[in-house]
Amino acid sequence: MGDPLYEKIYALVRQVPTGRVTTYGTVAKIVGGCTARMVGYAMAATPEGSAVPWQRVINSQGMISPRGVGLGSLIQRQLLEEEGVVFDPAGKIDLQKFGWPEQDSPAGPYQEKLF
DNA sequence: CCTATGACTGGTC
DNA sequence: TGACCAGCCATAG
Repeated sequence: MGDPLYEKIYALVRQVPTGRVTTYGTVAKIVGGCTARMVGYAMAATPEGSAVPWQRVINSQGMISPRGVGLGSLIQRQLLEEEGVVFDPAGKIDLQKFGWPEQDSPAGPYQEKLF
């Protein structure tokens, strides 16, 4: 917790509303001064006990990055589905719809999930 | 200090 | 559509 950069990344991820997802590149761009790789590393370094919804951070392809081995990706997918995120048959997320920050104000059913 | 590696990205083949 | 390469920077050994 000595790096403001990490704190900024975590703070930003925490601001991602339920039912929404963002990409590493987006986070890196908003935070500034860091790259997507750094964000990914920061997420990897995020302990489970933290209040950071790391599962809402995915890659630019709208897919869950395979975490080496293990069921981590499956858990991530389950968490997102529980939040209302819809996965394509290919296991991809429609960033046009669930991407954050949203480019539009669809006022969809996810807004009810806020709070 | 140097090398290897990784939850990424974009472009090329 | 899928595989490969180079750039990116922090962390670990």
